[in-house]
Amino acid sequence: MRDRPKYRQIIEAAVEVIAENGYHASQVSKIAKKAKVADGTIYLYFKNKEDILISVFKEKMGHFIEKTENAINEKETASDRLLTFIKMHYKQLTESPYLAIVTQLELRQSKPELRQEINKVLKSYLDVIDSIVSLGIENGEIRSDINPQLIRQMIFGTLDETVTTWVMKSQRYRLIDQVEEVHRLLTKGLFK
Amino acid sequence: MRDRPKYRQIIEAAVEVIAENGYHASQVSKIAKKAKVADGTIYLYFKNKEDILISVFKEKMGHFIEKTENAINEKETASDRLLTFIKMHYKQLTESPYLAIVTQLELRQSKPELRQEINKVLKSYLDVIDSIVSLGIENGEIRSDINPQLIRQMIFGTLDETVTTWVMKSQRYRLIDQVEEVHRLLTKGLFK
Amino acid sequence: MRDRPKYRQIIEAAVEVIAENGYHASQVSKIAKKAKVADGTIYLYFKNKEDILISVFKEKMGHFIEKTENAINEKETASDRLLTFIKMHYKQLTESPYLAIVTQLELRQSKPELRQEINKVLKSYLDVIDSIVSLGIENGEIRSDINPQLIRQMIFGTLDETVTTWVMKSQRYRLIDQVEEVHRLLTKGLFK
Amino acid sequence: MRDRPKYRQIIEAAVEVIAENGYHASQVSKIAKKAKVADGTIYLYFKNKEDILISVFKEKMGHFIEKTENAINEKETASDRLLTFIKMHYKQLTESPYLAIVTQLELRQSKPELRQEINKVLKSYLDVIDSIVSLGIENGEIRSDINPQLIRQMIFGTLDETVTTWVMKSQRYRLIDQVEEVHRLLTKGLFK
DNA sequence: GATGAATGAGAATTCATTCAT
DNA sequence: TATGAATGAATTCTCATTCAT
Repeated sequence: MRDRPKYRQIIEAAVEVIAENGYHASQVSKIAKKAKVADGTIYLYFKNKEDILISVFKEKMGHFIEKTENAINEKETASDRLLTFIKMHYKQLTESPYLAIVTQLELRQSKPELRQEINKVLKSYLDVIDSIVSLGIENGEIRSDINPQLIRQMIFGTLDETVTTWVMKSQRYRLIDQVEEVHRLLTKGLFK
Repeated sequence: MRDRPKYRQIIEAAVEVIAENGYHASQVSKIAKKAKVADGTIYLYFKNKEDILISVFKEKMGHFIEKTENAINEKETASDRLLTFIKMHYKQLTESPYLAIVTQLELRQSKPELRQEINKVLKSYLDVIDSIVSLGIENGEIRSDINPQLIRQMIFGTLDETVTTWVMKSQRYRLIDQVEEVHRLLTKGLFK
Repeated sequence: MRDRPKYRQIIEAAVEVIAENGYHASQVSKIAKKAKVADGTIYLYFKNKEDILISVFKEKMGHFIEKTENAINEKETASDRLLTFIKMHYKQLTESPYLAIVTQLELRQSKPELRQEINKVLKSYLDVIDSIVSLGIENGEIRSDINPQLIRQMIFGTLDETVTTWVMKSQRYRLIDQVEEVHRLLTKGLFK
Repeated sequence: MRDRPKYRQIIEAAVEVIAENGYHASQVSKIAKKAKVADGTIYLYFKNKEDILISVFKEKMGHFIEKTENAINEKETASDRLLTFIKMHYKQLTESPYLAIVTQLELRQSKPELRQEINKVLKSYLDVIDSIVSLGIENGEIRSDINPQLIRQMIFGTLDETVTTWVMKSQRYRLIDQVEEVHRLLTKGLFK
């Protein structure tokens, strides 16, 4: 299923159409047209319109997470892993500008069922951050006087906000240039 | 206009209805009903449905920002101001749980016109953070080897993510208890 | 509600459109057009398309039954009541040819919820027949060696079939001319 | 054609599926699945969906009528033939409960082309009744002061209504037990 | 100002039918 | 013959917005 050509076409078309128009303004017929399939064909591969969005996210984030994990596992220290994580986060979203728009804007919908599904996927990504934090605490790199959850929230929140700002500014600068600075900021804090 | 009773009723009803159902599932008629006015009356006070959302945000954020600014101005150092900022952010969202839901979830709309308006309002809030950062850099509290924009993004991103997590966990713990920890984390960083 | 003009218009339009096209081929928009209201207006008065059909039946059968009961109650004997019943049945369906088509053909749908509602209404009509049979058995006119339910089924089945035949033959003869003959047939049987 | 295995499979599957879901809710794909053939195969044997319904009826009623005629022809008098007719009608529908549902509910379709075809088949069945009535009139058993068509309508209408009632009551009693009573009722009438 | 009945554009989804394999 | 993936026409219903009262 996942590797049937029409499935791929629809997924790719959906990312683009949603990035361009927003989820609510993305008619199924528009996605079908861009994917060069008939409207009805969409429903052979997806339960309904929502399912398209969820599937897009699962598909894309799946790769995303996998690559990130692989890259991280090559590093020893929590510091290096965090640096790699930031790099991968920025790199991958830079390479898929449509995906960036979808994740930063479209997925923040609050329709409960939708959020739940999305959070499930997001969870695995947050788990990756948690693993870095755990490692850091164990080997003494990261301070242990702060709730690790909070640390993870700062890391993710910061990356997320920097990407959103970048998307909102029409991706006019290079995210990747900020890697070192963000890493320093997160690890050392904003105070001298 | 802003202080005519029906206007207030509609704004308050809108916050609740949107928090409960999400923006897209919040029919104008539902808001009218909760506000105890006729459907048509809404259109005497608001241009269209979008205008309701924007107005809600402007109204609420207006107060929000004003109070925050007042509280901050009583403090001398950037450190104290940041602490106060965090405290106010958590306090106010805790006091208006409906508003918290609306800001964390519903405002992540991607409809271009909508976002633009929302960002305008958000801008003044981010300006407050910027003013704290500027002060800190001037008086030497905050490191000057990092882009101040990035610092602001970390601060806002972290607060935003912690609130979103709290909203997603159905507000089952007290945000306010995290103030000190978050302040320490932001200022000193996650490394020992 | 029931006597608001638009409600009436829709009901009348529905009878005609359904009689002409059959229920499944009667698009809501077609009914709206004939009723000279907007499509959406239909939904202010009816829950959904099915509700239109049920309401048409309830409305029409309501009158139908009422008139029949009134006419019957003026007669003393079961024989006279039966004669009147046959007369009324034929007369009313003759006067509302559209209704005849709808009752004989369209209502024989088997969608469970639909049938259930229709049967509820039909029940009151069958009750009228039962009351005639009961009277006849009590006062000795009608034979008591046969299950009264069966008698009712014969009476209704016969009338129903004669009307269906008439509808199928495009109502080319006068139903009312058969009243006496049908009455004789039912009461005396087909044998000499 | 008629005796190719796939044809039979489809016919049998169709009867069941239509009885269970009603004609309109019986998707061709559902019938194909139950018949264990591909969707497209259906169209090698039937012109379209309507053709399935008509064919089901023709097939089933063909047997039905044939058996009924054979049974009747063994009897001498109109009375005996009528008794046999009633018996066969009830017996066969009791033995094929799915068919009973289809004939009593699903064939009451109003789509003109459909009805026309169905009526053609039904005609031969009604002809059987007519032949009984003719015989009865000829040999003096049946009264000649009543239009024979009307007699046939009473007979068929009564049987039809009794079967419909039985189907509607979920076939919870035995039709066959009513044979004698119905025969007496039809021949002698409801009056003493 | 206030009402709420009426409007009608708009969109997701279904499913009979086709046709390349 | 047989398959079943693909098609796309067709239709119900929703809901923001208007406007006569």
